[in-house]
Amino acid sequence: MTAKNSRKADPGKGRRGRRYEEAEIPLKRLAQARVRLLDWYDRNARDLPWRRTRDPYAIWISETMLQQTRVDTVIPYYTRFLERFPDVESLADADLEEVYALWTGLGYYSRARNLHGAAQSVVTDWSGELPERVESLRELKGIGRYTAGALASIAFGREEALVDGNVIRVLARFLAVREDVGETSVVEYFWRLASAIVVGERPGDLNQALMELGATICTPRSPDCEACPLAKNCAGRAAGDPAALPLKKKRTRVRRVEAVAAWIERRGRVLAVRRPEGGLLGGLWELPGGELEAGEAPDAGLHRSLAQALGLRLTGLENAGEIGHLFSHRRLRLHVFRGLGVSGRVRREGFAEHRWLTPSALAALPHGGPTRKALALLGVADPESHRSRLRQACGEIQA
DNA sequence: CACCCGTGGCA
DNA sequence: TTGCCAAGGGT
Repeated sequence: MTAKNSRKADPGKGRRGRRYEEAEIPLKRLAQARVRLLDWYDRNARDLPWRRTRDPYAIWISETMLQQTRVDTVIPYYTRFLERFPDVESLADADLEEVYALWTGLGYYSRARNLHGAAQSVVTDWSGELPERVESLRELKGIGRYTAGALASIAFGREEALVDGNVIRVLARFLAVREDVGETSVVEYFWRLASAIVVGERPGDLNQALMELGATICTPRSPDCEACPLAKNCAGRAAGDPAALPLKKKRTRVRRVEAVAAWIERRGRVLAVRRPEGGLLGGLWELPGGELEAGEAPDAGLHRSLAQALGLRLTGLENAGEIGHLFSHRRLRLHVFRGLGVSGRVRREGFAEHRWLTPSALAALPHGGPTRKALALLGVADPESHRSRLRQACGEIQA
């Protein structure tokens, strides 16, 4: 399977079992691109501070700072850092607090902590010299797959691949790879592509050329194809929509929500409330409760929401456990309680309806997944699920 | 694998 | 204003 004939309209649809482990690598096209990339890089590479040195330590600092951080932001931090810590020994000997101080404002502060610890490892385990092999580099704190490849190729001239957002974008467009780059197997395919294209002279420059092109020409929103050395053979451009690549599944950021619900019983009847029409689980019945506010403890949240929505006051509370439920757009954690005593008369606000019901009548009402799970947790039979119970009784394993 | 980690720039 | 994105790594 080539990248060209693998195109399809949407990422992630269909062919779910088909992976890129068997995908072919278009060696000839990569070889052509390789030459053009190096030639372009020789004439267009930006003059960046870390390109003026061959010191692996300095390059290591730059690669660490450049993780998820733009060049323009990094430059002043890089300069200050190397002035204060010109070599690995000075960094290893420093107080972590001082390293943090030089990192302030740059973000991702674990990078500073890991760098400090890794510098000490380099001094003690490697006689103060960074190892050259990616396997050894990756044992150092803060050096992952990308950074190991970057150091091996850029600092040590080894034919090691690297894949970052730029590389994925450039190669996805050049080869018109229309697969969801959010999938692990697709990213692995890009690592194979990157491993193929890096073989040859000047692997470090080749890797930097890929990234430089992605950062300056083949940009995410508006690629400047007129200025691109790969434009002539770019499949994404030929298809007319290079800016649409790489494809990424809309990861509708599932917000995590915590909520509480309570089994409130009075004289043998249990309180059920109906959600307002429209909105999440609109019109369905559930146990009274509500969403927790930020940092709010579950029991406190339950007292608050019952007071607000129903005007009720619980005089006793027993934790029954919690259930999880995944909606398309949010991840719910529901803390379930048993109210041991309740006082007050229902003054309903925020719910469409309420009823005091026998447990079986409550279980028979239409309700959503979270309530179904909560009732199961409480040991209440759910007539709606008798079919699944039958299947379980027949020995079927539920996924 | 999903989530978290910081900040600044951009449309 | 909001969401996306940027030379990722750790858990």
